[in-house]
Amino acid sequence: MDSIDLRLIELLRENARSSYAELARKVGLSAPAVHERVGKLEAAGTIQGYRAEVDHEALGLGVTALIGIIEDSGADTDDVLAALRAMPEVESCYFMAGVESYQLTVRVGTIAELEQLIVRINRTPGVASTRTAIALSTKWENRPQPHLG
Amino acid sequence: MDSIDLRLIELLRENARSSYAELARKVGLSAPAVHERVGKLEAAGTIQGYRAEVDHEALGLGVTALIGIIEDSGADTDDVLAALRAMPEVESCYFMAGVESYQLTVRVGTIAELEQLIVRINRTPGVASTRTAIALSTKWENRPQPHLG
DNA sequence: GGCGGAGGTCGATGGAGTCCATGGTGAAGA
DNA sequence: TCTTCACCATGGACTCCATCGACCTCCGCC
Repeated sequence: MDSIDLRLIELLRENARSSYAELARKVGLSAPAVHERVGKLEAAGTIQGYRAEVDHEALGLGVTALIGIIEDSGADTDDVLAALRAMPEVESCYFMAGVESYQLTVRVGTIAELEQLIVRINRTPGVASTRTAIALSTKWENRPQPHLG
Repeated sequence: MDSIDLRLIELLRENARSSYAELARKVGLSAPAVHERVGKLEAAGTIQGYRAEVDHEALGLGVTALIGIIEDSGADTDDVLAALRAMPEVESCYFMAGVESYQLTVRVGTIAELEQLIVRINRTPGVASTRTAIALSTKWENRPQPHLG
């Protein structure tokens, strides 16, 4: 993990579809060298995958909300997590410090669907209560953080 | 925007580095046809970009936190936004319904850096107060939502 | 000094990306 | 019903890329 690796990661965070040849030109190595470095970063888990960023609104998922979850005192955390994972609307899930054990980012098409989702989460065994905040607009998301080193 | 477009988007959300030939095989079209469809999805803004997903911990950004911001009554929203955008640690920013105008996802290396970041945000003109919750662990993030149609 | 390994370049080749001409299909209008 | 038009898939051709093997270089270590 040297500065060239960091540069490659930065380039791939900006455009994951860059060709190896293009990456090679930008970091000043040959294409096979870049290929091997990227392969090792993937194998090490430093690069976990490559995702297309989409306009959720254009795909009918225009409603974004953040949901905090307070667990029952006797809740089985694994069961709650499994139930949440089974809901495709739940895009991200963090286990938090504080009263609310989980913080979710969810995406649905309509407010009615959001209501149904909240009801479903509240009905999940182990969930004591939820707190939902609706995003009126997304200023930016998943902005790649430039490397300082 | 038909079912093949949706399938292409789904495939690219799973692996943005798939070759056009591979995509073509999976959707049952020729590579040039896929190339043109993807190009149009990009031009229309439906596909906004391609990002490598990284292990933030491996890159020295192991601390994730969610920060809610309450604005001053007389705050200039654009100024606040510009100040937040200038902070590279702020990965995502939503404009919210509710008391807290903004909800941020931030990533830093250490708790000390988080503290400094919070101080900096609180000092920003227009920001009345903040509320920070630290993520102890990330269960999952940016999970691509399968298309139902 | 000699050895071994990590990681680089170079060259070759098979396959992918991409442009273009062609032909088929579906909708709108006479 | 027939025509026309627009759109899109196909298949071929050409360029460029991905990827493999061979060899080279630099270091650290015996």
